Amino acid sequence: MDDDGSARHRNGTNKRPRLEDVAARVGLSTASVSLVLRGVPGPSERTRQRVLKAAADLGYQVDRTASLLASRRTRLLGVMVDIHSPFHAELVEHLHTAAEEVGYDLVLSTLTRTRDEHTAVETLLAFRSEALILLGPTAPADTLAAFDRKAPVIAVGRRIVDTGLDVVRTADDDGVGQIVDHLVGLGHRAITYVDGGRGVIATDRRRGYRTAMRRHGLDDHIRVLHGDHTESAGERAARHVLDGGDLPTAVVAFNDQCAIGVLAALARAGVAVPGEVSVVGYDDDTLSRLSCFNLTTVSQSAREQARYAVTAAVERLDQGRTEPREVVLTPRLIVRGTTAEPA
Amino acid sequence: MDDDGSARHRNGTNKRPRLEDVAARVGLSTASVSLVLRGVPGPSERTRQRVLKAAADLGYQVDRTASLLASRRTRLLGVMVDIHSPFHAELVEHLHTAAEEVGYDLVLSTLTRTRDEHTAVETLLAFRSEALILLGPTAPADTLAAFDRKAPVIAVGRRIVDTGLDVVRTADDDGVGQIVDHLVGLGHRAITYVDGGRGVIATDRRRGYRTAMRRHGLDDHIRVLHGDHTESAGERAARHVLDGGDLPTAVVAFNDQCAIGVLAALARAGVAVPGEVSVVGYDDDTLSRLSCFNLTTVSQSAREQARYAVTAAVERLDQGRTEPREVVLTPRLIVRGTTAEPA
DNA sequence: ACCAGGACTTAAAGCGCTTTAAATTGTCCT
DNA sequence: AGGACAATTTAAAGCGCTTTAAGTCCTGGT
Repeated sequence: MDDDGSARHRNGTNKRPRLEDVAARVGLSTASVSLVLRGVPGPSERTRQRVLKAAADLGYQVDRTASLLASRRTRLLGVMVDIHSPFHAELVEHLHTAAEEVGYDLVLSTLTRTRDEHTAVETLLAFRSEALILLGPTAPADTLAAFDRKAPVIAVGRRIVDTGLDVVRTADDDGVGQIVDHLVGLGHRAITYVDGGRGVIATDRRRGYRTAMRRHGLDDHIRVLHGDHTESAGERAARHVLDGGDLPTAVVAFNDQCAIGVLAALARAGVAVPGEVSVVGYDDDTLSRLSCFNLTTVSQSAREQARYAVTAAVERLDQGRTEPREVVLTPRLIVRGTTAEPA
Repeated sequence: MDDDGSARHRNGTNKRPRLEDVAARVGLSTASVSLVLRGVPGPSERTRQRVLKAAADLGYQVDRTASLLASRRTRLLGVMVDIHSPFHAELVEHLHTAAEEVGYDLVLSTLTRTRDEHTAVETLLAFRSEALILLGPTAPADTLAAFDRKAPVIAVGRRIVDTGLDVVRTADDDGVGQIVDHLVGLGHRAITYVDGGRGVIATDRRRGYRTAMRRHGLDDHIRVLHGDHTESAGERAARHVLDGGDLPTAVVAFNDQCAIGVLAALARAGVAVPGEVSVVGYDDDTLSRLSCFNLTTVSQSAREQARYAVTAAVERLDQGRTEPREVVLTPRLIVRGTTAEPA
């Protein structure tokens, strides 16, 4: 602590210790110190100890910008997230641990109302991300392909075909299929679906519903209500059904938010769930876990998707893979309290 | 693995273009190109145009790591966030726009189960953040003070005294006070509070409740139930009250999650809200806005907090302020559907 | 005593950009 | 034509670290 304690941070004048300072303190070259600090074999045990002590004493901390510049590699994975999405939050958490395990670091860039995907990706590239992990990208396929030209793109959570980029996602149609199977298994036949709009994901889930219904010979019961990903869409759909008078025995919603809207409308109308009508969502949102909803839903295994995304990046970066790969995981039905045998 | 062209990334394009490549293309020095690209006055209009064109043609993109290293300044604000918090998400959004306006960039570091505040801050510093904006830090005051020695720390959302660092927060006691005022105004007297545990924030809110009750001469009605920030704590507290038999006419919960637990328990017990009991939360969580809850709550004005945080950072960085500053904003009561006159 | 060979260390050349002093060019007077 | 001065442009010195070829020191064997 020979440094003046009051040498407070100020503008650029801050003198955080450099490699050179540590080197000077132990009378070695910066090269040796660098080696020790990165755990590269070579330096003797004695040197190692002295350097580590000196570094600790000085409160030395590596300057990433400098080391990234110096090493050809940055070992940085750029992640684009929608910071408002709880699901993305979960993915990021797992991405962090997965990346750490293989010696990579994450740099996050978030989407906001005023920051579109393009801006976010630019930022990621400016930090020299070696690969781009895009969570739920909505940009058109050729835009993504353009990004991929700058750094390998791994798209997570969305089906994208024929662009030569890596995709990690769950099989949405299969997920909805599992829901239908579960309901049919309980004895339901009149199973109505509340749609999720125009996106790729919504299309897959809708198809999953239709296919499963037909597989069970329930073609006549197929009924898709207009909707989207919001709670109010769920409410509207439910009211529509209630007004119509012919209540199905089960309602499958595009996602949990929408399902909660359905629940709210049914509750208001005095319809018992799951007594009279069973309700199922999708996403295993934190919402669905709230004990007041306790919603049966489908989980997208964030953990696994994250691991596969990191693996894909590493394969491209370290193993020279150039063939695009699509990983499609099987979602998992989570049975909670909103489904039961029909009355 | 050879590190040249082909292994780089498919599409054969060699390395990403450098400043030098742009310079070569227009027959100028890298210095001029740098000047143009950063919009520094000096270069002639003709030069400017040619450089911009060349840069565009080459798809040139500045390498942040290099420019940060070269310029003494990084103009980077490090932000520590809990990626699971919707409130933080909102803050980040506003931080982004506020920072952009003053020419700063954000680097995010997130807290996860395996990444504590220390790690997060280290990362931020390794990227050479010039200031640290910590959202809802929970580390002890002296740890934060230690961080502050490396770069100015702006703590957001938590009261911290005597550490010489900047704080931006809302007055939690005032917020709860507003709730009590609102309820008393409606005619409530038996107002019970569900506590939020041991944190600084919980302490402030509890105090706000007590003070406001006394101010209204309701000392005898002060009743604080044990609880924390979770839904289940709310449920437990509500059940406790229900079992006790003497229902208050209003329940104020530490936060929205907790309030929702209260709502759930009351609903299960067949108690009408707000008919028999009014319920209020805190945070203006997305949850509280769900139409099925439509919870009266208190908003913490994320936008303003974000702006003040950035301003504080800029003052320290660009205007040499060294005196710590505490900004305390007044929270805003948001009256929704869970409060009404007592029966 | 001498040298091969292993164990450590280090000098020095960058990484891609910013920055500043200095050089160049051009303009306009006298 | 010569020179002052402004407008442009550039050479060159870093920023703090990594990397690798080239040392320097020891061993022990002969």
